[in-house]
Amino acid sequence: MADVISRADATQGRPSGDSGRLIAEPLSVDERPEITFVELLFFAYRDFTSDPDAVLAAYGFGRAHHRVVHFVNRHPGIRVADLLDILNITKQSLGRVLKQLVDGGFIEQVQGPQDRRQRLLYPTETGRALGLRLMAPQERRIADALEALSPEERQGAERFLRRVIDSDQRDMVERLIGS
Amino acid sequence: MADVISRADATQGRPSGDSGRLIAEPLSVDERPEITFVELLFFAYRDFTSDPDAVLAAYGFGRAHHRVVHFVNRHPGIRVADLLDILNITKQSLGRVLKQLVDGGFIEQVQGPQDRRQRLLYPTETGRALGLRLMAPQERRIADALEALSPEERQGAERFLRRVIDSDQRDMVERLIGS
DNA sequence: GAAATTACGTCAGCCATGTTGACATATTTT
DNA sequence: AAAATATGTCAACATGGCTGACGTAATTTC
Repeated sequence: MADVISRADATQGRPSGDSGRLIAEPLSVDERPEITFVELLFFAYRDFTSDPDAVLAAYGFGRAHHRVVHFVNRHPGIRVADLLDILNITKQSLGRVLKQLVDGGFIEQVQGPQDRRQRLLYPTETGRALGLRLMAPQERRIADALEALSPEERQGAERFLRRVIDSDQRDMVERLIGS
Repeated sequence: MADVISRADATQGRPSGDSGRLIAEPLSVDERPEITFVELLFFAYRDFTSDPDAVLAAYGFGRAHHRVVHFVNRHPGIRVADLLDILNITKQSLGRVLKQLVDGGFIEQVQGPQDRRQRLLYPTETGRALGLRLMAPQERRIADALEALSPEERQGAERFLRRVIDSDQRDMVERLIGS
């Protein structure tokens, strides 16, 4: 358990099975250096998203609720269609969690003043508080990670993440985050 | 659609509802600079994981299969318990997808030579090919993202991701990836 | 002013993938 | 011989994606 991968077993040549159909050679970082980042992204995101889970569980919510609460707090008055665009999910998926958030008093829908078909989404005070509470551990984690980095290294982290995003989505992200 | 957030609606002061229970003030990056990284991680990971989905769909597989195939390729002969540890999922969840991968001829289980209770996992040639095919677009994406960065910026990206990982998991990750 | 389009909601049902808890089996360790 | 370990399995359940179809109100277009 402590070792996670016991090298003795993991690199022990040909398995005793039968033919040559099995492969004992590991994919190596030496040959494919990008694997490092592939796996770091996996582990970093896994831990990063685990932060809010405990908080969410107390409310009976999941990660989907978190995402909705987050972006409504970031963009009060956002239209449903725009939220769908950001989250890349379907109306039905959003509808379920949104209903729970509205019922629970975290988000309210306001009829659009110009276009009355729209239901603009606003956080309530409770919803804002929840959003902050969910983000707090993530902010701390990010701040701790950045702390040890030089300014140019920080810039590298940010530029890297921006360029991992689909090129045709970067403008939208830039507009959402600011750049 | 093009604008995603229409500023006109999004920042239009107090919603016309009723009391002061609704909040129109956006959470801002100026006050909370870590939000930039919180959201960049979200979008980057979203797009990063979308790469292999098309390939997976052709096999009727999901992301869970991808993760298993990846780590078995990276560590041929890995024990089931170690894989569970890496993926942070339960035996039952792994069991389902592993069975499909074994039935489909992508992974084989070999009885441990020292400890015959163990079922060491190896990729078949087909499984190795699938692993490479799934990782290819991700490698390209990473390589493209790194290309524009200075050596120190690249180091910043890597150090940042390493430090986002739970501190008590960093040793394990280091052992898995090498550092 | 009628017709088309848009924004949103909803119903029904399906699927993938995570969970818990309990239990079985073979093997190794004590 | 007994205890601990590695793995598998069964049943049941929850979350959160999805599709497709349909309805309604409001707006835009012709």
